[in-house]
Amino acid sequence: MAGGRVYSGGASSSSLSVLLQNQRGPCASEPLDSLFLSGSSNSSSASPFLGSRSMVSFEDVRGGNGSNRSLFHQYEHEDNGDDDLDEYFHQPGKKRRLTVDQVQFLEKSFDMENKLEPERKILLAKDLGLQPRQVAIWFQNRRARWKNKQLEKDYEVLQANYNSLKADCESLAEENDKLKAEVLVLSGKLLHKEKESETSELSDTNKVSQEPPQNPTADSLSECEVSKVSAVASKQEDLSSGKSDIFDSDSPHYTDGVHSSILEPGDSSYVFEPDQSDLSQDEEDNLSKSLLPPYIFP
DNA sequence: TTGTGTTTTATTGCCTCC
DNA sequence: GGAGGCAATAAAACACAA
Repeated sequence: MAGGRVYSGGASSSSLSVLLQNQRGPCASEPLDSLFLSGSSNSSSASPFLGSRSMVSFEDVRGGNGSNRSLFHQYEHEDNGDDDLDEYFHQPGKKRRLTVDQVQFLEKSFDMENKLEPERKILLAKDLGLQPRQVAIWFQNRRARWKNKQLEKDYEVLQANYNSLKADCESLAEENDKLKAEVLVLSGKLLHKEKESETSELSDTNKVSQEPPQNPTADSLSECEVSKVSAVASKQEDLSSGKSDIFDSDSPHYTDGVHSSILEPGDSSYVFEPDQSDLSQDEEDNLSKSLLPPYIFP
């Protein structure tokens, strides 16, 4: 139905006359600000309906500095301005842009309340010399623009959060690599010591074995170290085998020390005990037995 | 001047609410 | 069922570089 619309409203000659009479001096550089004060003396703003706080008279808006030569202004300054204006506003099938002042007026009204009650719509339309439907359409489009802006802001916030999480994740991966290397070194040491003790045992059995039994690892890693290595190894294996839920958005429960370090302290699942394995002793034992070489737990 | 991208005004169709 | 809101879209108006 494009083009079928007839702008019967437009800016009437009478309203334009009022507009011209309301030309103000340069001091009114912010002409709209005063219009939304409760003490506004214009007639329309005294309307008793609910939305009147954001309803002001467009007549007062015309007090601007004239720097924005809108179409309104252009037509105003012509000798036969009213005729041309009527002609302009009544061109069927032609879209006409709202004047700067009209838009400012609508913007102020929108800032006050972005929803448009019927009474407010009528009064706005009357004051602006527009069709009520035009005012409604303007508010509708304005709400759409506002929503887009909000979406952009939300997107920026989400992106910042994502970047922060990504940085956390990368540092954790780095730490993970270091721990893996450490496990390798310690495992190698264990293996070496174990072999040493085995060879010494073999040589001892060849001799007379009447002496009391010695702890084979007395001068090597302590039992505590062994259990630490096994726990770390099992955790490493757990992470590298795809059990990690860092990237698993469907897994909301982060209960191990590594994962919970990126959670908010206020989170109920925020548990961080660096000196304790997050696994139960049974799980730890099972994992360690299954993942570590048999010589650790003969 | 013209081609092109952006913004603004307006329409259409669908949905929800009373 | 009608009114109003919203998303998608069309199209006019505008801005601007080449």
